[in-house]
Amino acid sequence: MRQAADLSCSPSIDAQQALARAETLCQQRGARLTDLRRRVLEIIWSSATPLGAYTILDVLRDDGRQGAPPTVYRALDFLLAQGLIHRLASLNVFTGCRRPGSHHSGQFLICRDCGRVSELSNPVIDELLRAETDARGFEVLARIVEILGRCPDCLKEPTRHG
Amino acid sequence: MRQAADLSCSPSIDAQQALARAETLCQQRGARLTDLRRRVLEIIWSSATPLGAYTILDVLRDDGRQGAPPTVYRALDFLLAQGLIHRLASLNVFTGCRRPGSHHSGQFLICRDCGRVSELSNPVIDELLRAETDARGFEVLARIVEILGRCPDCLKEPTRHG
DNA sequence: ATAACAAATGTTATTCTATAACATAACATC
DNA sequence: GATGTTATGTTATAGAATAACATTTGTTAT
Ligand SMILES: [Zn+2]
Ligand SMILES: [Zn+2]
Ligand SMILES: [Zn+2]
Ligand SMILES: [Zn+2]
Repeated sequence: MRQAADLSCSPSIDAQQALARAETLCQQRGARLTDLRRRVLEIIWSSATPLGAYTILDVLRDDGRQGAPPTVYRALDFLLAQGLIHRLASLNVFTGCRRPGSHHSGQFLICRDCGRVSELSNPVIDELLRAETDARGFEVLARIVEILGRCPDCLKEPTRHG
Repeated sequence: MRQAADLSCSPSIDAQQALARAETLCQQRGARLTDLRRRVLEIIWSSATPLGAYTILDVLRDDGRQGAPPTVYRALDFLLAQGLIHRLASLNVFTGCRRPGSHHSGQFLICRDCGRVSELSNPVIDELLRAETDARGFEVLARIVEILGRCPDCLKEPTRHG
């Protein structure tokens, strides 16, 4: 059984802002934020935790829309290319970018217990990684920084995993 | 077709050292480095680039050994638990740890062109990530730092990917 | 308008990655 | 050697991603 995503009926304030922001950015770039792509972005933002591609697909089907895996993966590819979402490689899930507009790799704190994700943007970390790669003559194309652990909220509760 | 791993007939010097090191560590810990587990570790070290689980399975079958996915995944789980290998989440592959003995998450430079991987161990990066998580009251369980790009050797050659 | 072209989506099938569940074998301890 | 534990064998399935091709939609030029 797939994860039960916490999908509210209407997008949160953040989601509305993110969608508006996406509209603006795509318009500026001449990129087409189609109905499908916008809806996928909305689904992602409507969830408190990152979603897998097949969970998104389930929601699209609940919408009454036709669809198969390529449908959602193509939309995700577009959103990734536009820097509107990030993919978390350690979980195979997708989350909305809190700082779209400037393409970046992102740094993520992922809570093992509640699944929520915080996106960091620590330039010192970027700088340090750059120094390390520069010293080795390594050309960077993408950076993946994902930290798995337990968030402050979940630390307050009795541990669920030993 | 699966990737053609560069598997030499005999393990390289590094592989021999790694296997000897693994023997010692497991003996000290009372962990059982069985034939299967040792062979999987050897297969991983015998490749110039990280291997996927199913590539390892193919080699096991070439050995004449019976096996199915759980066979190799269980061996990989053991080797991961012992800190003898790392999993690269961005590629779903496994690579030998260059510094076993001290369990760590590792930091990796992955070449897009030749597939080879360098394992860093920059304590400043660890320290910086710790400071960031401490400031947020986030308890760290695992860190994933993977940098995708092009290694110095491949930069010398004409680019293959534009 | 409409023909021609490009971009986006629909559709079917397949590949790759990983685990669940249960059976058997090997190993250790008493 | 009986018992309990650990490791492996085996079958089936779940989960993630892409290939290949058809159709639709949008854009541009005539
Ligand atoms: Zn971001
Ligand atoms: Zn939490
Ligand atoms: Zn290591
Ligand atoms: Zn290279």
